[in-house]
This record gives sequence, structure tokens and C-alpha cells, in this order.
Amino acid sequence: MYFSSNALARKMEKLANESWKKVDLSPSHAYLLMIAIEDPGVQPGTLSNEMQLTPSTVTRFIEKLEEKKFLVRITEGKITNVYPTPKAKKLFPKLKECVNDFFKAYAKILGKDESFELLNGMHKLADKLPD
Amino acid sequence: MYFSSNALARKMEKLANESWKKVDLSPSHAYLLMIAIEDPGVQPGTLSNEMQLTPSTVTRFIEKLEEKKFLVRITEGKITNVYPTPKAKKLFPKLKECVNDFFKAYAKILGKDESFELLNGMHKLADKLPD
DNA sequence: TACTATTATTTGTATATACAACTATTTAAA
DNA sequence: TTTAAATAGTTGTATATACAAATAATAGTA
Repeated sequence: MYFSSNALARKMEKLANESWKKVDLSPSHAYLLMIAIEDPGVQPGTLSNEMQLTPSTVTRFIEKLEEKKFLVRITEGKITNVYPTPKAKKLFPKLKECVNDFFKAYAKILGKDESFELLNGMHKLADKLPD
Repeated sequence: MYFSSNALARKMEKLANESWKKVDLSPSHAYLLMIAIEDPGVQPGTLSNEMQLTPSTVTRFIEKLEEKKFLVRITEGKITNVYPTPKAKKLFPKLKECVNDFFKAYAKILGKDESFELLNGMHKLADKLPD
């Protein structure tokens, strides 16, 4: 089980990377960016929850995206808000394309039904597992 | 899908780490070690295939396990053979216990049937995905 | 009001893993 | 037999991610 889920994740990762190549971002970065574009001012803590990643990982991602001029952080007191730059907003349609590409890519390989079921199963399983 | 498989893998990883704590090895290292114990002289290339990991990753793992005196490498010409040390052989029963613990741990959380099905699904999926 | 506890985020450091380039060796072809 | 191609493994370097400790700010309590 352990190795299966790992191997699967790695292969998925590879497939996903392909689809996101055209924006030169890793899937995780792109996903974070999309959330920030759709919800400007979102806080790192929220991102961490939504993406099921630790706060430190989120910080690292934001740093990268800030370097690339896709995001800016504005900190006031203990809370930080993350905003997309115009450059990021301009990229948004392309990001959605990538999501679509990825969808198509794996649906093609796996077939719709099967992959849907599996997705469901993984969700259920992940929900049951402790954080 | 991408995030589900990733999140699942990360949670699995965590659960597995718990189970392997008592031998102070990561699941991947332990798995490699078990193969080497059961098939003394196994070559890195074979390990790489069986574990679905790149050769470089396998090299790194073997290095770690060599440091810990669980494995030795004997290179002749272009091929390398990996042998378990007595220390490793002595550890074998404990390693199997860990496998068992992990099995129990996730079967308990997920229920037998469901987890079995899911495992199957993941296998099928992983097989279809390109390397 | 001062003291403590909680919350939000960042930083330092470590691990798993990959890719691409490199080395060494063996095999095949000319 | 010299040369080219294939094979096996290692090394340099990079990415994603985590944990634990540090920092800073706010809230809650005495």
C-alpha cells in the first residue's frame, strides 16, 4: 500500500508536470497561485489548510512565487495577506488551460469512470487517515 | 487527482513512518533492506526496477544503509552486488513485524475490503501510467 | 496593567527523490 | 583490433516537502 500510493503519486506528479510545463510552474505552485488569484488577500494559514500542506511549505511556495512576481505579501500585525500581481491575473486563463490539459491527459489514459471511482476512493481514504 | 494522490501518499508515508519507527529506518530503506536480505547479491539495477525508483535514488539508499552497517557493496567490473551484513540478518524478524504493524494499522483505519479495493485500483492505475 | 497562553508566520535544517552529466566497463560492428 | 554503442552505477545539483525552533503579535486572565 505504501509503495503503491507512493509510486502512484510519483507518476501522477510526472504527468502533471507535463501539463503545467507551458506556464513553467510546478502543479503545486500553480494551484496555490490559482487560489490566490481567485481569493485575493488569502492568508497562508488558509492556503495551508486548503492544500493540505504544512505552513512552512506554504511559506516556501509563496516565496518562490513572489520571486517570479506573481504574488505579493502584505503583513500587518500577525496576519499576512497574499495578493496576485497583474502578471498573475494575466496568466489565469493559461493556468486553467493547464488544469484542463491535465484532466484530459489522465482521463485519456485511465478512462473516465475508473479514474473517477479511484479519485473517490482516494478521497475517502485520505479523509480517514489522521493528519 | 494530482492533489489527492499526493495528499494520500503523504498521509500514507506518515502512517508508515510510525510503523517503522522501532527499527529506526524509513519505509523505503527498510523495504530495500528486506529485498537485499531475501536476495543476497541483488544488483542496484534490479532494486531500482522492483522499487520503481531511479538508479540514483537507489544508490543513495544503499549508501545510507552501508553507513549503518546493514549492507555492503562488492563491485566487480561494471556490476555491483549488494549483500546484507549479519547485523541486517539479525534485524529481519523485526522488519517483518513492522510490515505487519503497518498492515494492521491501515486495515484498522480503513477496513479490509475497502482498502483492498483501493489498493487494486491504485495498482491498475499506476500500471497504465507511463514511466 | 502585567503575565501567560495562543495564534500566525518564518527560518534553519533535514529527507526523499529526481534529472542530467559523468565514469567505467562490456559488447558489437567495422 | 580499433572504434562505437550500450549498460551499470555514481555524483552533482535541484525540488518538494517536513519538523522543530524562533519570532512576533494578539487575546485572555489574574
